[in-house]
Amino acid sequence: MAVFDSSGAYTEAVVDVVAAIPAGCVMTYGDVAWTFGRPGARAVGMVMRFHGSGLPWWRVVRGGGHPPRGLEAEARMHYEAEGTPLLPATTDAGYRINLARAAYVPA
DNA sequence: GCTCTGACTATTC
DNA sequence: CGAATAGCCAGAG
Repeated sequence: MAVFDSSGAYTEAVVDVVAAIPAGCVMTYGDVAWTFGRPGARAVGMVMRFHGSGLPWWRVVRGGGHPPRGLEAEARMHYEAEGTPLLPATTDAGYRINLARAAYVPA
């Protein structure tokens, strides 16, 4: 279901925003969705799942700075490689992103 | 036009 | 902190 092959305007918008996130910065699904005025945090995640092959999906995180489900290890590798500020946590992969420093706010 | 699913979010226990 | 529940949107069948 929900193949997301750039067939919808929503998908294009998500891809455009995510692709614009600079290295070392991150945005929450909600923020990405809000950027083009469409609160669809879940839909954003679906777009990432399909386009993740060609997008910096690790720069898009959940509300509390948690990485995507099942990709915590993969995401963490990218964060450290790009210098994304992380914080210790007792949940998920044992870490979470420091939104206070990595939060990216598009103009 | 209704139904199902999903890399989400917020609230509550 | 952690697990469970409900509400959210978009797109395919």
